[in-house]
Parts: sequence; C-alpha cells; structure tokens
Amino acid sequence: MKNKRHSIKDIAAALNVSVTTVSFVLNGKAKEKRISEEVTKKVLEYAKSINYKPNQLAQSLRTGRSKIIVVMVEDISNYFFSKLARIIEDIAYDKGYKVLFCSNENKDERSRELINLFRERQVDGYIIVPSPGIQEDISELVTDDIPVVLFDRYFPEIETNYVIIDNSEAVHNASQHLVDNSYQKIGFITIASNQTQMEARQRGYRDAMKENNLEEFVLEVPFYEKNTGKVKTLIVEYLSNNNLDSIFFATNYLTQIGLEVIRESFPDKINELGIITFDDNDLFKIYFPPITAVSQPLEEIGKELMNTVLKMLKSTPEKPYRNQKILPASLIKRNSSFPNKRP
Amino acid sequence: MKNKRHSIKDIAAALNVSVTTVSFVLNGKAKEKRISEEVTKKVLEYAKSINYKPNQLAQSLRTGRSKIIVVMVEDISNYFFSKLARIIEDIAYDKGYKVLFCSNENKDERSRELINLFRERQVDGYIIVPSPGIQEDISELVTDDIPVVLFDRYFPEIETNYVIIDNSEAVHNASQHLVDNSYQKIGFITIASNQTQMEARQRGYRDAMKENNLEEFVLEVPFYEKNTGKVKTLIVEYLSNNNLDSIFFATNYLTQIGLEVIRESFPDKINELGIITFDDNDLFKIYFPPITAVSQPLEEIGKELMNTVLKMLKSTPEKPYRNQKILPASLIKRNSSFPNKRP
DNA sequence: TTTTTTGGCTAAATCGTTTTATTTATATTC
DNA sequence: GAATATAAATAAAACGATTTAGCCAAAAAA
Repeated sequence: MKNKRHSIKDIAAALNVSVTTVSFVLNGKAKEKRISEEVTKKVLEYAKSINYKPNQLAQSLRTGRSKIIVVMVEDISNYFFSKLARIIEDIAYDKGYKVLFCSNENKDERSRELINLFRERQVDGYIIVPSPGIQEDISELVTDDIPVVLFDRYFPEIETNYVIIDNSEAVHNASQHLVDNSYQKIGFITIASNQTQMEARQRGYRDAMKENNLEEFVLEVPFYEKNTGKVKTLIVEYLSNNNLDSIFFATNYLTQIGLEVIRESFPDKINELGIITFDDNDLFKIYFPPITAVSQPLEEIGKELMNTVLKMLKSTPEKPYRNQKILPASLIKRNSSFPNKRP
Repeated sequence: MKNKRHSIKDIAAALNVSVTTVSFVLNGKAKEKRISEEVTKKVLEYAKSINYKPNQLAQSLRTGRSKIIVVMVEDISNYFFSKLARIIEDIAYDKGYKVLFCSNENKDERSRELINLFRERQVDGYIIVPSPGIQEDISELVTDDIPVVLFDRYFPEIETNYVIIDNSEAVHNASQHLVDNSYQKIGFITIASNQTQMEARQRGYRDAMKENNLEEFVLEVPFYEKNTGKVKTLIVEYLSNNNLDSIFFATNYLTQIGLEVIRESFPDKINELGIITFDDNDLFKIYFPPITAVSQPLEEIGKELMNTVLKMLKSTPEKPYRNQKILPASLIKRNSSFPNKRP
C-alpha cells in the first residue's frame, strides 16, 4: 500500500509530454510560455488526480529559496515569546512559510551557532531577538541581503529593520499611574544591561520620578543568574533597606522572583505594596491581588514582524524595504496598583 | 565582501582532485574508499581553511534525509508544551537535528494539513500530540516507516510508539492526598473528551472516591470553547449547586478559568477551598495560596521522546524499535491542599 | 611473460526541480 | 516561393551533494 511519491517526471511520462512542459504548467506559466490549453488542462487534471506535491527540497535547491523563516528568541518557553510564536506561526503557515523557532538564551555564542546553522540550510529570513554582542553577525546578514528583522531590542548603530515597543513611554506612563494613585516611594527592579529595551525602561522610570520630584530607587540585578538565589538575596536586601510603598518590575522574570521573595519574606506586604510588572501573563489577572501589567501588543508585533520579513523577501537589493516600527504598549490596570481597591 | 558559499566542486577544482574524492573524504570514507593519506589530509585542511559547510538541501535531496524533526503540539504557547519544546530543542540541536514546532489546536483538519506539509519536506521524524481523530494519518506514517512518537495521549487501537505519563495513577494519588487532608466533598472539573489522557485522569479521580466511599462530583465542560464565557458559567453553576470543600482541575487551562471564576464569584472561598491542578506552572508556586499541582517530568519526557525518535531513525523496517513508555508524574504539595496551612 | 589483484582515484548517474536555449511545425508576409 | 513570424513544445544544463561502476597503473601471482 506504500504509495510512492510522484515526481514531475512521472507526470511527464504518463502524459507523454516533457518535464519542462509539466513544470511550466504547474508553475502557472502556461500562458506566458504558450502551452496549449489542451495540454495545460491535461497536466493539471492529472497532477490533481495523483495528488502531486512538489518536492520542496528539490525546489529549494534549484531556486535557492527554502520557504522557511527562523524566529530566534531568548527562550521559547517564556510566556511572551511563546505567545508571540503562536501568532507568527499562524501567519507564516498561512503565507506558505514554515517557521523554525529557536532559543539563544541571550548568549552570543549560541546566537552565532544558530545563525550559521540556518545559513547552511538557506533559510529565507530571520526574525531575531538579538543577544547583546552580535551586531557583526547581524550586519553580515544585512550586507548579504538576507532579510532580518530585529525585535524586542535593536542596535542603534547598525541600519536594520526592527519592530519594538516604546519602552520608555510605556514605563513612564505606568510609573505616572503609580504616582497618580498616591504612591510616593516607588522602586524599580531591573536587570543590569545596556540593551536598548532595558535602558529605555529605566529611562522611563527615572524621567517620571524626576517630573514628580520623587526619589529614585533603582535595583539592578546581575544579568540572568542561572540560580535565582543571588537575585532573591539582592531583592530581599533592597526591600529591607528601602521602605518602599510600591515596586515596578522591569521584566516578567523579575516579577516572578520578586513575588516569590515577597511571599517568602514579606507575606503581609503583598496587600499593601503597589506592584506593576512589565509584560503580562494570563495568571497575573487571577493573582491575589491581580497584578497591573504593561502589556505588549502581541498580535500587532507578530503581524508587523511577518509583514516586514515578507516584504523584504519581495524587495530587491536596489530597492530594499525599510521598516523601523515602534509600537505603543498598553497598561492593564488591575488592583495591585490601586491602594484603595486592595487586595 | 560577500563571500560566496563554497561547494564541493570548488574544493575539487582548487586541489585538482575529483568531486567524488572530496565527497568521500568529507564523509569520512577515505579509508574505506582507499583515498591516500596525503590527499585526505589535503582535502580536510583545505575544506577547513575555507570554512566549507555542505549544502544541507542538496544533501537531503540526495540522501532523502532532512535532519529535521517535527514537534506538533496542541498549542505551543501553552506552558507545558513550551517548556517541553525548550527541552526538546536543546537535545535535538545537540544531535544535529533541527526542530520544527507547530500547533494543531487539537483539530484534525489542521493536524492533517500539517502532516502533509511536512511530508513534502521529507521531514525525518515526528513527535506528535495527536488530535482526536487522526488515527488513520498516524497509521499511514507508521506503515510508511516514518518514525512517529505520540505523547501526552495515544491511540490504544493502533500500534505506535508513545511516551505518556500515568495519568490515572497521578490523579488517584493526588485525590487521595486531598482525602488524607480531610477534604470530603471533592469536585473534579474536566473536559468532555474521550482522549486517553482525559479518560485516565477521570478514572483516577473516580477510583479514589470509590475507595474512600466519597461522593463523586464531576463537571465536564465542552471541549475548548473559544470564548471562555460559557465555561465560566458552567463552573459558576457547578460551584453554586454543590457545596464542595475542594476542587481538582484536570488541566492547566481549566485551572486558569476556575481561579478566575473563584476570584470573581467566590473571592472569600479561595482561602478555604482545597485546590489541586493538573500540570504545574511557575506562577502557581507564588500564588495566594500556592497551588498544589500534579507535575509532569518534563526533562524526562523530552529526553524519552527524542531518544525514541532517534532510535527509530536508526532502526530498519525489519527490526523496528518499539518503545511505549509510561512515566510517573509527581505531586507538588503546596498550601492549597492543606486546610491547616492556609492560606 | 601473462594474468590477477589491489591501491588510488574519477566519470557519470542520480535526487526532483527550474530555466535557458533550441527545435519543429505551421501561419504570415513580401 | 522564399523569408519571416509565431505557436507549441522540448532538450539539456543547473542547483550541490552522494554513490555506483569503472579506469589505470603498479604490484603480486601464475
């Protein structure tokens, strides 16, 4: 019962026409290449009847296009990235592309490895959350005219397409929201990093504090410690030393650790501390208290990313498609940032 | 500066040897094919010097192997699946395979579409969370000797490899844990489905109730309603009509909705109702109260899955590799299932 | 010396497409 | 009637590898 796969050759043989003719017809070039209607019809019907599907590998080998797009994120198991992956996946399959997801763990070495791996495979385009030090590798892709779109963060010093959100604006607004709700000693817990998105977030916080003549309390924890123990200790100290009335967590990851710390070391504070987190999560909505979050427009980001790659694929080196998009984030206000609505 | 990619032909030309020779050497067949040490060395060195990387597409076209494995899950943005994806990704890249993730949304139509898509691409192996009605398509893969491993659930009626966990045992234990902590009116909220894993979970609950002479309270909500509204209503009714002292949620997805319902409609109950959920989530640990969860051994599942596919790839149709693995799940006991430790 | 073996290497077919250049037959123009 | 134009189709090269079958010279065996 093993029905062998059919090739264009089989069709040609069966119909007594040449492989070329079949190929032309199947690629919709019948008219242009002046294949008679009669033959065209015959080929199409037969192809359909045997359920012919072209061998994509052969096609790719010949055309140099693989119809595969790589999405490289920091960690695919992260809520933000996995939700986005799902959206990108849908759009891509819709357009006849497949998507390879991979995680670079924000490490340059791994990013490089992955990019090389994919270049061997002649992947058509890249959507990348760049780790801090891979400007050069990205530049190389760009000069080789391979479509790349960065997101979440970017390199101001190199000319690339990117889709990001207005981090500083988002944090600024959210900080102001805390102020408006009469919080006065607002802490900001972030990661020590000079990546654009983290700098922008911190800037947003600092600006808001300055505007309101409030003291700034910033805690920078070292970048992605594997064991969260150290980070926890730092947060405990920080919370003990500063008598804050509210905290802004600059990433989802920190929020999780932060909440854990609060639960373990300051359990009674959970219902009075104002809390805002960057990046939403389904569960924040049902937390006690529900947690106010800066929410990135996932749908829009996904669409914009895919659109950009697809347009780049269609553009020529002479007339490259340029798109540097900054989308606004929204603040989802929940109880955790209203003193009067607690818990 | 665009350094064109090198082909085997370039090497051959540069060294004045044949393409065949180069290929033999690069595939480690120098000895076997009696290529002199001198030539072997020359080729290897040159290949290295120009950083030669074979074109995988051409290789795949010729050999029929693509070094790609597909992982098809219900929804990649789901916590359980995305965590697992991350683990599988690591193992695969380590072994020289790439992984294509995709989501079938538990729909047969989509599963079929995806499988066909990938067969065109001559993907080497499949790891699949099967939607309810695709036995035939799976069977077809099996009879065509394409490696498939099912997981999370399986089809008892067809002979396939699979990696699952002992769902009934896990739920049975967890239910007993509730009983041991003096809960008496234990509800079980699940999805109306005859998939193996859901049936097993319900069986585990019912058996435990019977053994303890406790009444069974099962709520089956319709399968994956897109808008959660209906499900919420059902849960509200169910909770109002039965004066339960504890609830067992059969999936992560239901837990989220359930907690939302409790938060909205029975906010004071959150601190007395016993709660257990199937599938853990990072945030359950820091919930108020922290939620007891049945936790699947992600690492192990991932390893087992990849191992199985890889072994199947190495086996012959005459001597197929068989592996039907049932792994135990563990119960992570947190406050939500101890009346005396609340909240 | 002739035949056989073996060591070292390579030509050419193949995988399944796409695409360029060419052929053949018929119709049109001068 | 010869030259040209057009329609319809095809042969063959190419993409970049792997693999089968075979060549040739030197060494070993007869």
